[in-house]
Amino acid sequence: MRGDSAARVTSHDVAAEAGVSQATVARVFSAPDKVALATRERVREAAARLGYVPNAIARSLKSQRTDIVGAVVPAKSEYWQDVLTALSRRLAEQGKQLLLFPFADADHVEEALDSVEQYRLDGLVLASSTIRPEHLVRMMRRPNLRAVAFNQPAASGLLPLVMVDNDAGARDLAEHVVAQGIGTATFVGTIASASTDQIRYRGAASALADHGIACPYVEAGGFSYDAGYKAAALILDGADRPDAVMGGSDEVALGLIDGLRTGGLNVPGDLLVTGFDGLPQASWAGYDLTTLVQPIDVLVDATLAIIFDDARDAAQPERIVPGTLREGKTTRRGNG
Amino acid sequence: MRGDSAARVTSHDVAAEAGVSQATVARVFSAPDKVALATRERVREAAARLGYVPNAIARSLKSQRTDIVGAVVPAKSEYWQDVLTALSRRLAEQGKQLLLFPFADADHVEEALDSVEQYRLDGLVLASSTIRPEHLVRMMRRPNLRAVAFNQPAASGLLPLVMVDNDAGARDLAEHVVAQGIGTATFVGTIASASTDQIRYRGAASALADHGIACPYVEAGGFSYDAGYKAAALILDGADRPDAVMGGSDEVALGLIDGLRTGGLNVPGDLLVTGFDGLPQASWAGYDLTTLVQPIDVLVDATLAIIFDDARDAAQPERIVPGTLREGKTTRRGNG
DNA sequence: CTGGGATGTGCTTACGTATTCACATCGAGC
DNA sequence: GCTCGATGTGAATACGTAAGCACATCCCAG
Repeated sequence: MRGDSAARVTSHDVAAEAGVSQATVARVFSAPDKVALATRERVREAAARLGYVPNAIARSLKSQRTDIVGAVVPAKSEYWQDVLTALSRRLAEQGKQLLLFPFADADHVEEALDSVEQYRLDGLVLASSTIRPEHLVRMMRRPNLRAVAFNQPAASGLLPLVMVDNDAGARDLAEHVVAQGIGTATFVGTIASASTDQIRYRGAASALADHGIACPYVEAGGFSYDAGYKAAALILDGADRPDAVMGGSDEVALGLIDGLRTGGLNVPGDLLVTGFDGLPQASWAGYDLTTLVQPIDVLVDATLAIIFDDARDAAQPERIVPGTLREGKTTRRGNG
Repeated sequence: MRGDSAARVTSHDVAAEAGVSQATVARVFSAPDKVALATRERVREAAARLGYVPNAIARSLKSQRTDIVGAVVPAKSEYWQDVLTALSRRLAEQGKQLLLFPFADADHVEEALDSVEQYRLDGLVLASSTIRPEHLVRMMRRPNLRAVAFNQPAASGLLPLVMVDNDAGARDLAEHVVAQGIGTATFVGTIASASTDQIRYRGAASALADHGIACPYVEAGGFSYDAGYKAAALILDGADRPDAVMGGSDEVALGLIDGLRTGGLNVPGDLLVTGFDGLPQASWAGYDLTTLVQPIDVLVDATLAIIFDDARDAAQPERIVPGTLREGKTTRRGNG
């Protein structure tokens, strides 16, 4: 009778031990107010004695709710790590869990979606720009499943969408470097596969154009530090060196900085650099990158609100949240 | 009859549509070989027509297996992000999922364990040194749940354990800096709360002692970049500056480097620095840290082997895997 | 032509819980 | 003393699937 029984203990066992019915045991754990205090305590004691733990699987089957939210995100990205951390923390506060579907390439995304459907998740955070529209539509059709696109402007119109104001942020950064007195600038990103980079580039180019400054684009071919590092060579080899380089993301920008420095340039002495995202690493003293900090907690809260708010709001909400410019020393021309 | 029916579709519905029994539908999706080819195709077509997706919740209830592994890991750690990435990739290859339980403080760990029990996970990767032993014991008792301690030497004897050879790695690093001709060294870590740091410190100190070099210890008070950055001040303010500083982890070491450089020192010119873990960031050109690279894929495979290998091996296996020294420029005295 | 293994399918039950319905009990109001 | 509403509990059922068992069919060896 000691609590270490290895066998599986069910609510029936607890009911027998406490001398009540299974229904009462279930109520003690899901709606305690409906059970008399004395009974409740007797059941609780019996449960503790037997080592009973409610079975969430069975509960989900009955209640049609799993209390689990899935997240389909790129496997190797510093930015998404931060988002996931914030997301799972918030979910934990609500007694919910996060099921992770990281993907390396597009094939795996669709496998992940299969799993999402099978597990009957309550919600889904989609961060892949490589999901084909027909799969998105399939997701939308699942009963009890609310899918939200997170920082995926391409999903606009297909899915509820939450994202940072990429356009305004890029403009802010552009205005900032212009204020430092630059005459030429280059944008390094991955507009082929990242719809965020498209918006960021357009925003920056437009703001620079307002000041009569052209903004050529250099393709990094990826989102990683390495991609940025390699792209630095293109800047170094280029005919005329720009006064400023704007990275499509912090991760790329950090690679750019190291690449440029390795190539003998001084950042910010010879060249200003900006990023986008507000990664922790961007604040590291070795870089102290000027960047646009995304309010990740706000974005996450907005996402969960869409997933869980009973009010199934009108059609496809789109929440665009402003970011904050963080000025680091990579755009401070003084101490070159 | 089009596939976009929003209602929930079960194997019964598919059975009716295909003119077979529910059992046959179930077999088509779980053991296709047991169904005649013609029948199989008819069922598959019917399923596609109705938009049927097997319900993993119901399957888990019946089969007593969720195909989900949980991971209890610190929320804000670069190292664990890498581990999780590797872990979830491997799991995905086997058609299994990763349920994440990140924690910030000790309280949340126990909440997470409650969830683990409720969801009847197949396995659990434990990376918290702050879990109380009685909870570990509780976990061990769960039927169908295999818990593994990952790089948590403190769990030795309580749980199956997988970890890198911290002692040998620390000795390798110590020997390496000795070979660079140093005369004094300091270790910066967090031995109060990290049992890995204890082993690393002892290993390094012991190897240095073999060469007649003492190794004072400086408490960083945390595992983060910030902790390392602040600890650098203690080195800078210290009476006699060591020739080398060994960080308990890469993250701390990177903070140390930036802190020391901000304080006016040249790394490696004035001072050598080593880390431990082999983070991607440690390889960034701005740092190029000498460190001990953990073979994360090997560790992850060993962990999953313990969780899923039917052969319930003798009691508590302990797998200690060697790491690899990566020599970066932070210990290359030449180009100070 | 018959016996018997192989193959394919259906019937039935069990997994563990939440919830509806019915019923018993109790206290209060006339 | 009787009715009525409120409260607490039990019996029964449904959630959707997997799998044991029984049974029908078929093919081939004898």
